[in-house]
Amino acid sequence: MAAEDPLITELTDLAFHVSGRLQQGFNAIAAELDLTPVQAVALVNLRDPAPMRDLAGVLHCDASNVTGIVDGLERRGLVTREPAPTDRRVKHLILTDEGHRRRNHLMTEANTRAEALFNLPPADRRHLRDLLATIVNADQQHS
Amino acid sequence: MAAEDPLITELTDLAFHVSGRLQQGFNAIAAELDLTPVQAVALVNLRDPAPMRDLAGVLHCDASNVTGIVDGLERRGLVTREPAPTDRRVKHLILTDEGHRRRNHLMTEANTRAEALFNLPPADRRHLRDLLATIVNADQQHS
DNA sequence: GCAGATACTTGAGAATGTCAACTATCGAGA
DNA sequence: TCTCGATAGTTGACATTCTCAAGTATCTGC
Repeated sequence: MAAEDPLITELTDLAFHVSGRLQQGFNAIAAELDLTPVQAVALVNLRDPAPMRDLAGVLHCDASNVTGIVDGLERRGLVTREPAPTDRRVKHLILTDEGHRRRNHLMTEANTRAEALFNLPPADRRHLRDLLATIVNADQQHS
Repeated sequence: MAAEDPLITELTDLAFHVSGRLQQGFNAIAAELDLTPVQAVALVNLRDPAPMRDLAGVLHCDASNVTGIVDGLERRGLVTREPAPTDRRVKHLILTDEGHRRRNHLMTEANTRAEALFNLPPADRRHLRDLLATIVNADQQHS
């Protein structure tokens, strides 16, 4: 069993720190908009007329979980469920005007916070992107 | 309100992808060892004779939460609570032999998986570390 | 038209987290 | 010394997020 590589440990800690800070910022914006974290994630990842099942796919969770999340968004008047004309089992999720507003607010605010966090010279930002993309692409090959 | 910077969005997505994969691997190892994810995090972040309050600090959570987590670890025979001699309010957490074993297993397995994920030439690994460290250090200055 | 697959909902229950209230103990100052 | 405010830990109530199993409605292929 190989001794632990301190560089790997360091990279792991740094990766968690960065993503933790991003998440923390996102959750704070969500709370300002009277959304639970998961509701906010769902709102951002919603493509306008899309079946609930698609959202379950994006969120990597069970369909029954999506029912509850969408209940919350519907209760707040941000989305509506519309039966799909082509398949009556399917319900399409449609953003209301207020839903679009909060979604835009969430995305622009999250972008502002992320920009402050990734506070590097443009060349370093691109280099960081390339290094992370290499890792992610190799990882997706494997899966 | 500035239009969104696609590079920032990309960096955000990549950071979540990497940390998500790390977490997923860690949780899988925890499950093999009959530990919930949070119990495993607690086990790894335990410094051997330390008050429960310290663990709450490391985990960034309420003290009442730590009570339940430690209950689980104690039930599994991995830690014991020992009253601190200097301050009878305090209980020190002590790892049992089995606690040490699972802790080591967790850390080495997590390191192995992380090493496979951060599959880059050594120079790139160090460069990635430096870029992330710059971000994290600047962030900690601000807080 | 029937059998099996699919979309969504419901209900039970686990894991994680917060907050408020309580007990026990500590430390500092009148 | 005694008392008051702070601190460590626990408990109980509750919110959030998640999974699984079961049920309903609908679709598709034979």
